[in-house]
Amino acid sequence: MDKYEPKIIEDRWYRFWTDKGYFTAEAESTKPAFSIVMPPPNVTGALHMGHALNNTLQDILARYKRATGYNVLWLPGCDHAGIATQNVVERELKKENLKRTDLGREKFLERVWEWKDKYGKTIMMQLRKLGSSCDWTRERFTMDEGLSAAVKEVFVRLYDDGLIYRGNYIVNWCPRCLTAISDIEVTHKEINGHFYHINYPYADGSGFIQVATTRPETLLGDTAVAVNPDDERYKNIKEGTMLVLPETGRQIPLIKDPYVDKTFGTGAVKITPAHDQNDFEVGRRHGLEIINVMHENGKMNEKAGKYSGMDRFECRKKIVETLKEQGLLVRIDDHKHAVGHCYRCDTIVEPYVSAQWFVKIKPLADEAIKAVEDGRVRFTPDMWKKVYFEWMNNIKDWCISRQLWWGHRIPAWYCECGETIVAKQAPSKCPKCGGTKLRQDEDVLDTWFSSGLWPFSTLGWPEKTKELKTFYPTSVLVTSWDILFFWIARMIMMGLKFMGDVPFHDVCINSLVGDSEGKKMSKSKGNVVDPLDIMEKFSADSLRFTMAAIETQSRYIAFTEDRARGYHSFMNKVFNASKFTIGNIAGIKEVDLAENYQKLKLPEKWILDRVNALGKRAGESIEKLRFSEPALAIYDFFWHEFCDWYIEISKIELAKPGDEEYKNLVKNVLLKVLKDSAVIMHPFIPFLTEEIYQNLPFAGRKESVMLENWPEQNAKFVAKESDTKEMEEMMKLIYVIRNLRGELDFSPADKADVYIKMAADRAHVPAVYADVIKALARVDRILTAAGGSFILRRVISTGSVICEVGIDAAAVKDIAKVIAGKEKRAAEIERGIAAIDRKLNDANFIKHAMPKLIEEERARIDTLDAERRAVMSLIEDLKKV
RNA sequence: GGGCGCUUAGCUCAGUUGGUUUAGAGCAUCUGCCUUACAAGCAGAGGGUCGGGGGUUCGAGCCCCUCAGCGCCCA
Repeated sequence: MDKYEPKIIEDRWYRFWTDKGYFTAEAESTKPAFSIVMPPPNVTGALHMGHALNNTLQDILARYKRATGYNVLWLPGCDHAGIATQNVVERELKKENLKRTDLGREKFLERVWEWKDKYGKTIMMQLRKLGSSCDWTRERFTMDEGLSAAVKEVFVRLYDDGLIYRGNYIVNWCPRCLTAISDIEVTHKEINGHFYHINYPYADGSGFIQVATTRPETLLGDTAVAVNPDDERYKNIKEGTMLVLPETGRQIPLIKDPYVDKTFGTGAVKITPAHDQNDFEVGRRHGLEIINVMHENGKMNEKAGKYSGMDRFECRKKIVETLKEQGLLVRIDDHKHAVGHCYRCDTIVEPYVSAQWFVKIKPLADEAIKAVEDGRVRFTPDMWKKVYFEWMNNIKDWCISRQLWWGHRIPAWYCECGETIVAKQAPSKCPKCGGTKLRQDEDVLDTWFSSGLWPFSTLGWPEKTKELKTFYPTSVLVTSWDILFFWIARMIMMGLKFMGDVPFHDVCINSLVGDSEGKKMSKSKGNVVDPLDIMEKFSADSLRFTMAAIETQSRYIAFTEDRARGYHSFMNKVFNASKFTIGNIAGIKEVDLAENYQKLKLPEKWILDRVNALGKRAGESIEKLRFSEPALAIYDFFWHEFCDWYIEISKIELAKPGDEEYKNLVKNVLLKVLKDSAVIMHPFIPFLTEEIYQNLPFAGRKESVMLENWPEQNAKFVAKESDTKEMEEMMKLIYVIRNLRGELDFSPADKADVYIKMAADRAHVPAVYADVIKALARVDRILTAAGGSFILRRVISTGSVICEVGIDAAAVKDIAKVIAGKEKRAAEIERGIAAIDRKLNDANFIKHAMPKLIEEERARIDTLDAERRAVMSLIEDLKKV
């Protein structure tokens, strides 16, 4: 160990762990099971900050659970990401001037598989770099044979149960991706559009009815105009009155439907069942004709007459011009409204009538709601269950067919006779007519349909595997809230339906990683931070520790390189402290510290108590799925307790001549503290802690820190309260001397003579800890009498003055500055005393507050009062100098 | 329109069931130090009327109401 060089360390240990098979779960074990399925990244993906965060958290849980005696399965894998992957490959083809249709389905799929094999592993390699301890022997892909079988099984069973149906409905259609998408794949954005007011003439020539629309191009597909039946303005116009549809000359009826909002616009709306969700419903109620005026690519079709072949937005412009010429356009208002966009490619979605497959979701949702209500599935933070309920209670049927080639092909066949056969295997003949001319449905399933099965399909379902028995339900799902509906909700529904049990007990919702301002990272904004860059610049351990430290359960967390740099410094600190420790415990003779506990002095007892407490605290926090809490506790302990205090004290002890036995005890303490720290820190910073562990000189060392048990809570190492207090008092004494030095402008280079007078019951302290005080407070001599120019300060602990400290002020440069500082302090104390006085003089407080609290307040006021007297006399002293 | 959040130091955020006077941390800032594990460091310091207002309570950053601003989700 020389200098902290993370690259060397990190490359070495990951290989070691995988070679040893430490990440491999046991299919059956006497140990309790702990399992996590990794949210499968897309095969198109590269590691981004979200993955870095998400996988760091999962790895912390996995490593912590291994250390606490669990048989841990962390199952990794990829998602085929239908639309995204198909898009990428189509773009590749475009470079060769080819379209997927040029290749045909089979050839095209070969290309996608090639692509998947080539690039699909990228992110998995990057996860290794991050240190992820997932069980690579059980890696899965949503289109693996087994998982595909699960998809078919689920489809067929849902169909047989009447929970899957096919029909002509209006769906969200992406004219660029050329496929239907589900409701939640549509993102609504506020758009500054227009409200076009158009006159539709009555067929009898008696005038016009004015309708308003944001999409005039769809009028070509209008099959009615609707008003509210209660609308006084249209009371005299009979339902069924015919109107002439502009541009087409078609006659359409006026209908009355309560769906129409009287207060909005003119109260009359054009009805286009083929191109509007609401109009579709109205059309069904009134038996209206559905006229589709567009091709699937968003261009107008032959039904659009002279506009045929025109893009829908081009058509809008042209039709408005024409209406204007014809005098039918009344006016155009500016109008802000929400417009649906494809969440994948941002194209404006077209409501489009087509034959699609749907999941009848309500019966599944009802069970899934119950599972969260009764606590079988818990959310952390708990708040997310509200969002879950909100969506689940208003859920709509799920459109699962996609007009893509890449994905799980729908296991449905159509016979010439009109029969539909849904089966796991291709049927040889039609069970109804016996015909053999069967045609499989061309479409594939929504990717989330297969992702929804992930917690059990990856474990071998529908086969009854040992893994399924051991690891289902999984323990925790760690994922981010942006896929709460897409994925989490659907896994709960599917798990309950097919496994009869929830897919996981806990859902740990992690934040989304934003930029320094907390804004979402996106390529277009140019604020994307690449985790590989951060690992390159600092280390995987630094990145991991940063991720844990900033994960505070808010929606977005801000990532800044400064923060990572800060934790990189911590890695350096950990390395160097370990280097010091390991270098100084050479020649150690191992002893049982518990047996020798009575021989230990205060600092040794104190640090053993602190590391003991850290193990408990960090463990409890991790159990509660909190991550910044244990990370910060670790940071604080290691740096500010172990390094700042104990290592410094141990130096003094080890440098003392003689008493080899005690030195050896100190070495044992250093070893134990460093070893326990390494085990506790290991889930967060696995590489560095393994490096440290491997260099620790002790007999019982295991092959890897990964095989160590989480430090046992040993009651023998819990310090007596009086011991802790004495240690804290000594630290306070040193702190006061340092503080006084600072105030008096003593250079750290100058050693001061310090006067110390302890209270009678602590008279032993200056002598016993003289060398500690001298070293840590940079003191030359400890005097027992103060001269006239000494500036005195009382050290107060739990309400009483335990000692008086003084430094000779003869050499102080700027007395006035020091006095001003003290006067400020005095004023602060006055305020504090006044505040407590108010409390203690309040009869109500005395009456209601817990007696213990009143006592504490009294003690506090005594403390403050003593300090006030000390400060005042100090000011007097200073004025005399 | 319905719902869910957020607002604490210059910046990014902690603050667990309301109870430590003077509300914490990291970064940034200022002062002084190369004290042989670490200058990726050490020792100090300054900096906030906890978004505004009202209420409950002996006691509110925390609970309730209300207003303002910001963000997200759903329609």
